[in-house]
Amino acid sequence: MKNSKRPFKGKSLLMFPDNYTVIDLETTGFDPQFDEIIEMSAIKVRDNKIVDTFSQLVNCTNEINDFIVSLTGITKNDTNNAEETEIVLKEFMSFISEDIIIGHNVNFDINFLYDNAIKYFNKPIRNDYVDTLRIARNTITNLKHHRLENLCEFYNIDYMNAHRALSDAEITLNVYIKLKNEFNNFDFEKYTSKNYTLKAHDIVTDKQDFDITNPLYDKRIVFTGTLEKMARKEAMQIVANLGGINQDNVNKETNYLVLGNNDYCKNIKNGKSNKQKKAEQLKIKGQDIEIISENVFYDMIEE
DNA sequence: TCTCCTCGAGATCT
DNA sequence: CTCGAGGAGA
Repeated sequence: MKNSKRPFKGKSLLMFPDNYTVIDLETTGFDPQFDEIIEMSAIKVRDNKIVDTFSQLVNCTNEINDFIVSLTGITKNDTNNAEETEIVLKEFMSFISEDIIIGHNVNFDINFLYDNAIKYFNKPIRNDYVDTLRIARNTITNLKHHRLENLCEFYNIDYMNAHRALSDAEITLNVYIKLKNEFNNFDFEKYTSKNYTLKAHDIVTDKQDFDITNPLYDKRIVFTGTLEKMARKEAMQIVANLGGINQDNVNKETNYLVLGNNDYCKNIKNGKSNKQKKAEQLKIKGQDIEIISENVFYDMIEE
């Protein structure tokens, strides 16, 4: 059960809206179950222009540990004069209203808000949201890390005043604007895992003259299971470079089925995948098809 | 060919 | 949480 903990949570959107509210929270730690919110900030945007901001400290009940104090600069003393969580949260939720929420790793913030909203008002946060972390990972693929700090470096955005809620909301807004300008027409659908799976057709080679004595040359190859020594994609590339022809499934043309490891797969009964069963049937009928182990495959490509 | 499911690996937030 | 790999079944 995926959303059993927060059944009414909104959807994570891969798009660039013009109207939204950017949020950021400071908390006493990572865990919504044990930690408290100590600061809530938000920036409301309409037609790409800032129209309102929100920023309040929260009077928390427990102590704030040294790490958080040095990270945020917020001490227990600072929060003592602030309003209680319930009061600030109510204003905060009213400020956000029905807006699309934007944040960096915004699941973190929304989970805190969600659980506190349930606790105090017995009412979930249902807003859909845009996560700049997820957007960045999908679009800027050549970047190793996509922390807020890394993106600021990438886009030349000032990160000096980070780790206070309003500053981080501003920084996140600036990152969002950069992403929006650069990737407004990015086709997320195409690259989402639901719609895109590795297809034999996508493996191409620029090689021209093949070694026709290689056992894989002009043969049709299918893989099943996970290979130990390389990704299936790499193996398929090698096949293509040797003049072999990759296939997604076993059919009456197939010459080799390479068996990887399928231990992990709970669906498989008596150790054989559907591809293997099909290959065995075809072999009985006299088809020129060999079922080979991963190691035999490696021997074949050594030549 | 298409849709749905499971699993493991990696990051990120304070 | 998100993604990619992979299989099952229609």
